[in-house]
Amino acid sequence: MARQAAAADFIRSIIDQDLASGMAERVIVRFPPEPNGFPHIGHAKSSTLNFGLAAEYKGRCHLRFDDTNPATEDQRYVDAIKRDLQWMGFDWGEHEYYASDYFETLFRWACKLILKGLAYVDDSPEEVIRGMRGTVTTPGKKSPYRNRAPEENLELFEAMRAGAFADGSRVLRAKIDMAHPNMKMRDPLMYRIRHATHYRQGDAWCIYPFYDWAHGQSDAIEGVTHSICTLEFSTNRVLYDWYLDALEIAPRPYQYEFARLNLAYTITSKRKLLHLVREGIVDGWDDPRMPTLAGLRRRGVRPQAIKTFCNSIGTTKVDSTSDSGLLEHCIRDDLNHRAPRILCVQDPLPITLTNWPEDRTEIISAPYWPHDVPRDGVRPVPFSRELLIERSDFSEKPPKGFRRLTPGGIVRLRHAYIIRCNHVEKDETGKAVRLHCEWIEGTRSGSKTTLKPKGTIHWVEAKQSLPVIVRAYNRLFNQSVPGEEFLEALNPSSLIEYKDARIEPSIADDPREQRYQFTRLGFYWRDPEHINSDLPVFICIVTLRQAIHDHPEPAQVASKVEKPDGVARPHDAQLEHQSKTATPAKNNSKSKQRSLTADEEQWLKESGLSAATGLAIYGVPAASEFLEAASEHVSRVSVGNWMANQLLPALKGAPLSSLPFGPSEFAELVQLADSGKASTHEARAVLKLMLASEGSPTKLLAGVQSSTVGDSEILSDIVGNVLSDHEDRVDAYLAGKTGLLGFFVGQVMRRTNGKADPRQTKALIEEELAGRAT
RNA sequence: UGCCCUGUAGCUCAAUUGGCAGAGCGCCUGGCUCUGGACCAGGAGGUUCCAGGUUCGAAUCCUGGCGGGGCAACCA
Repeated sequence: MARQAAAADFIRSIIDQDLASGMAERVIVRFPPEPNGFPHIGHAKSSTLNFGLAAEYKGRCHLRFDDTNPATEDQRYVDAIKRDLQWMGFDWGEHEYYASDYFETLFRWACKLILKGLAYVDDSPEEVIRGMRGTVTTPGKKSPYRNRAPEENLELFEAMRAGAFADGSRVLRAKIDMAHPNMKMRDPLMYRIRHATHYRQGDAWCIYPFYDWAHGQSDAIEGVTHSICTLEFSTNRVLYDWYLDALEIAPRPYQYEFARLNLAYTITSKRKLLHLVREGIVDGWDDPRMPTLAGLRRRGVRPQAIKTFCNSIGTTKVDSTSDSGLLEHCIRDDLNHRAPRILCVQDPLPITLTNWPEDRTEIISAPYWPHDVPRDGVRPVPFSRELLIERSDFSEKPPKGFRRLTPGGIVRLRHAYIIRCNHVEKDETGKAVRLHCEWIEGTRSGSKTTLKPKGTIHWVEAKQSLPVIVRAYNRLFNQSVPGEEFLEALNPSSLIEYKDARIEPSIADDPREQRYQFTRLGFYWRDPEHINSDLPVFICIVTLRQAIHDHPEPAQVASKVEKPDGVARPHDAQLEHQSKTATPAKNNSKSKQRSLTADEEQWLKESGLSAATGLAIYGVPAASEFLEAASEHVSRVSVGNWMANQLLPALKGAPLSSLPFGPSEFAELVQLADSGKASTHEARAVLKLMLASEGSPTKLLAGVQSSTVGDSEILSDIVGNVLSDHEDRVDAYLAGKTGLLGFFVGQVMRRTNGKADPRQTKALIEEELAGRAT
């Protein structure tokens, strides 16, 4: 199912092409986490993509730990990553790899580049190297060590490995181009000296490769075909290619980039998440508010919901921020048919049924599932004189549309009776402490009654219900995109604890990892971290959509909240408007045209071409000569248009001199189009043929036209067929939707494989439709 | 200010490669219902970033402009 949802995104299209062209025989991808933190929902997107690709194309996905930095990496994170990926249901078989296992190969390959004169040891201090790199707009400067002899470089590099030098005293750099417009190509660093203990390699190494040097080569070692990473690495791709080319590795992997996941009102930066953990702002990596997979798992989210979410947001190159509401929808959808409904009151308000006998307890057999979930099962629920209802289900002064209990009003108790509230008992502050209600006989669930309460509320029996703690969560941040000052955006009431909650007694016999829907509230389960506590602790996995019982945020923090009145219930986590589509200065946009140089202006004037056409031609080598030569017998404007819009784009940057034809043949083609001897469509087809082979335009046109539907009787047959096949649209057209004309023309073009003359077709259709109008 | 990526409904994405601009989520209305859920039916919501050009026809091709993101770690 989810597979089908994952339609052909740009990556799948590339893979399809590569498979079809034989560029790749099979699909080998990899998921390459660095073991320096816990995986989060963003890693879920990436791993769902990669492991999904492997499954769809019957290839494989390697798990490779990108562990080239001994300072931050740890076995603990390796374990966490493996555990979480397994939980997600991903299987990498025996293909578990570590970049650190490739250190020896990488070293050898680096020596190879040194001997080819493509890498050198630089003795410059860190700051000097940085200073000489230049800026994005200014070129860098060459290091004085840049031209060391390969033999000397090799000797030094081996000494680096042997531990002869101090940390930071030397680096190995690739020798590329210090003036390259892409800064990643300005003699990038390949190795640094770090006398540090690596969590896997111990003290075997004191030089460590950088990402760019390690990654592509690791891909190559593993035979990866498609190396899929996130957008921020797109500038690294040129370097990725350079290393592989320099090493002359074949067949080699190729890198493709997609947009990482951003989720509104949360963060997916390992650095920032680590900060929350270290500072104790959250209760560890698996705090249920964390976007980590460990946090989601503890929260009670099932991996299938995460996968559905990841597939439904798609894979593109557009940097976007997903609405957390979509994730929540996937979680609800996943749980709806698998979580039995039970009753739990989070914030109890006692009620007494004054007309119910004190010693009478009725055991109600209540179904676990609502009518629309085709599952069976019931549990006993005690009902007596003393009950508890949700405090927010009662209102003395009900707002408009309130469908719950009010003084004098009636309401249905879920699975039980209709009651009426007769009296409100209050404390000295005016707060309701107990409702005196009457039970209405004969209104038990399932029995016929003429009473029509406006709503149904949940409840529990006062004495037999079980005390529990319920923890509910609001979003961790108050800003949709927390940014660098994320600590200031923290939501002070992201955790709401209900200490006096009461739950129906049936749960005592249930498995502790059972997930429930608390009727009218949301989906819940027991916190796995407190699974054996005497007082059960329940976690809210996700609220119901438009749940009435939001988890309130204390009033005193309201002023700190972005939208003071906005109770942050997860489902209204709509993004506030982002000025993303803003295109200002709409009205006076005419003045926005680029100012032309004097030369350009002069040329444009002389050529008589429009600016758009002229600028496409101006500056292309030999183009204006070509234009002049071709314009001898045809209108210059026509030639210009054909050049700018058809010829030059088809050339894709190749020089005009590479054309198999000259200006006069081109002029002949333009002439055919101008004179009407060839339709635009035909002329384009001729151009295509001219680019691919020899032959005069007129001759080629004859070939094209021989298969043209020139016969007007045949054409009107086809027109008739199209119209009768789309009667509904004909009606719509006649009703005024004249834009449909293009659709009809298109249909005819399609049926004739583009061989009908569009003008003639259009005229025929209009004529035909005019006939039908009367 | 250089290079790379990128602009389609409130959000996330489609659009058979130039031929009716659609889906899911969200929102609204109605139906059903003993959950303000789910489900069913319907609806609103678009200058396809803007301006030109080519074309019978442009979200799609061409030119120019504007907006958003990334790149100057001995991080990945």
